[in-house]
Amino acid sequence: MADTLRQGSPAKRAAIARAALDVFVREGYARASVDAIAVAAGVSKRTIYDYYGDKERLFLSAIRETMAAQEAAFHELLDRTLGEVTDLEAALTAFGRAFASEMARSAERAAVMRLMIAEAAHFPDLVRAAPEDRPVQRALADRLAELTEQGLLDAPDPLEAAEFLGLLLTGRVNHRSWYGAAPLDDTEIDRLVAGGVWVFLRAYGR
Amino acid sequence: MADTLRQGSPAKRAAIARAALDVFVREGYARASVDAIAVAAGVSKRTIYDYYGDKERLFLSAIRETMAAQEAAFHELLDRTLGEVTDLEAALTAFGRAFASEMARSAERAAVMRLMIAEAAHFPDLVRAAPEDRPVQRALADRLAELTEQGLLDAPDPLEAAEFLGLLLTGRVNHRSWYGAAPLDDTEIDRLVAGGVWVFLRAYGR
DNA sequence: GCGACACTACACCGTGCAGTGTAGATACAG
DNA sequence: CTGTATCTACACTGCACGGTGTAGTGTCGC
Repeated sequence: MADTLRQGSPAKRAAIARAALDVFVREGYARASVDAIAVAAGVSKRTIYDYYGDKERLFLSAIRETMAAQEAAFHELLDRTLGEVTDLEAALTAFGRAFASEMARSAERAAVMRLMIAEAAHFPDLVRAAPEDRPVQRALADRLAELTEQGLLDAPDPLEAAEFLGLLLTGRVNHRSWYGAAPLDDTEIDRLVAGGVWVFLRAYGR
Repeated sequence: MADTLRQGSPAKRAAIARAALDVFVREGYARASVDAIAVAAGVSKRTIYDYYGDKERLFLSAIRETMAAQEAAFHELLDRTLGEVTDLEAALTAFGRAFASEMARSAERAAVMRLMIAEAAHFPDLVRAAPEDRPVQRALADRLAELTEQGLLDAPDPLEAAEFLGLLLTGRVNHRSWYGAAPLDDTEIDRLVAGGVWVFLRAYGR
């Protein structure tokens, strides 16, 4: 009779969301069954409904929680590879390599993108939130602005430059791997990243 | 009892494929029902099964037939906008604008991409065929090679340059519009294309 | 010990859908 | 006229899945 959701434990809630994301990513929204998610989470189906109410809210929660985690990981990556730069090309290559191989292999990031693209038309609010983009690209843009001030770069519009950098580094990787559905090997990724860095530096280098 | 498919008329076969593509693009593979396709095609469900055997083969046929048509349209576009070039930037902008707005608005091309990305993991042979890419990019590369010979461009690796050009022109459009799920308006598209042309010319211009 | 909560196991309902079987209508070739 | 192919309308099967209801078990705090 309770029409409110269960409080429950954060750990179990996270375990369900985690399992849900795995299954959704593997199967797509429509094919994914709540029973399969329950098994993957080691939890009864009833518990899932007590926690999340219905499949749709489960889906949205799983996506949103993952996006938040990925955003944190991105900031960490940004600091690590573009924190203090002496050799710009090497730094961008390191950044791109880490970024792109996370994209093309861990399946995590690219797969979530793939899932969101697939379901964009059916979950408009997911698109409207425009996650993944703004805060992440803003942080990268700030970094590029600093590099411009240091005289290492010539990016008068850092936000646009950040957009292009992201595109140049991951665009071909995502395209070729079908957003992680057909994984690439490391040497291929390196080659694609190096090309992207080259184009970026021609466009925005000093 | 006939375990062979029906011969039938090419027109009706095409009408079914057309309706199927519309419904698949709108709903995604799993959500799309054969009944809905039958209604959209103005045909009985039984006829669809007589023509195509099952949902999977219908899906693959619909995609493949569309890809072929799109490839032809692309070649036509290429000739029209990059046939004889005097002002390189203007020509690339015209090409990009036509290409990208077809992408972001007609829903046709981008939507098929979206559908393929969504289903890539479930239809491996669709991915393996790697359509959309090779012949189209090859044609663009040939054109860029000619422009290089004319001294208008500096693209020693025309195939890679073609890949980047496609990426720079359509990448941001596709990303922002979620492959057509959230259409963009014309001024936005123009802006994105112009930026892409600018980067491309910085990288590959004389 | 007792009540409140968390959770499982399981049966159950309704529905939507892929795919089949078939009877009958139309049309066309010989 | 007769056989063959195309097509529709429609009924029907089997199944998978979203979601619910419930009885029973374990676990706390008091």
